[in-house]
Amino acid sequence: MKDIKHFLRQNSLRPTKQRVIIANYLFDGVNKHVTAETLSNELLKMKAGISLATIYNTLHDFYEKGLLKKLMINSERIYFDTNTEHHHHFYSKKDQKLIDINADMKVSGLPKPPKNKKINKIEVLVHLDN
Amino acid sequence: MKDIKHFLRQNSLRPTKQRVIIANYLFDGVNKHVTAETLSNELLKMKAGISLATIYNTLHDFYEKGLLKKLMINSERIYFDTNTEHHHHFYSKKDQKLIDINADMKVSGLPKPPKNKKINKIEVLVHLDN
DNA sequence: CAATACATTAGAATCATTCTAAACTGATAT
DNA sequence: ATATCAGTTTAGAATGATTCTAATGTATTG
Ligand SMILES: [Mn+2]
Ligand SMILES: [Mn+2]
Ligand SMILES: [Zn+2]
Ligand SMILES: [Zn+2]
Repeated sequence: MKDIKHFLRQNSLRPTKQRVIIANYLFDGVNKHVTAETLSNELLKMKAGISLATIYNTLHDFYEKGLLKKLMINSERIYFDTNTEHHHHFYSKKDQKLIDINADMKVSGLPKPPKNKKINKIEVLVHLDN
Repeated sequence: MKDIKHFLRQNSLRPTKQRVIIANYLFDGVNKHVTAETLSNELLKMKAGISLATIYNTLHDFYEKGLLKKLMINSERIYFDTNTEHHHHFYSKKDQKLIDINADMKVSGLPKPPKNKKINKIEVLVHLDN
């Protein structure tokens, strides 16, 4: 992402100092899975102290513009995923880490959804032992 | 479940008044997905006021004895499942409801897990639209 | 450089869940 | 049966992730 400010403006987001820093980190070309807390820690490492309130606001703003996906995997925190394509995950509970599965996986044997309900998306989560 | 007290004893759980009431409700032969809150509401309907602390304790006790499965689907609450067989789910976010998929589903195209990691289990969650 | 709409922030509030510690009860031994 | 005691229940406090509030700061536009 060369011009983050332009990128934010394209997505109807004012390029504030904090959003530029966060977007630069998140959209550096390497897909990431972050929580508010892990993002806060990364920002502190790079000497950018941004309040937790702003981190939450920004993650949700980016999510609302479709720049992040929200993953509900763990009942104790929300993960945001910079890979917005439909994909699946390996999940290590021990490491509290997600790994993208970009392979084209197929699920067979799926029964019909209940009456009046439509399938929105199918999510495969592969739990790892260690 | 005819003899709940015996069932609880078999699972090294003292058949206290509260556990008997909760076990009678949960293990009546109809599989259920409950949260502490939905269970509390059901118990109130049947005039059994059991403290939330006990409800949480009991759900975790049953979970530890393998009588319930824990489902981490939603970052805002924990679901407990009386169906302890390996199975998948339809999930309606709108209704906050889970529906068992007992069909024998297959996932193909799964890549190898990362080095030194073993696959524990594969969970398929089918999100419903409405 | 205003004016103003939008963004940031510290701190309070919220809410599911867990913890604490005191009162209670089921199991066991006399 | 009764006493004993480990295990259980409970109210209420504590915790921790997230959201809210409302005061202050800033990007944008003219
Ligand atoms: Mn993620
Ligand atoms: Mn719950
Ligand atoms: Zn991902
Ligand atoms: Zn189920």
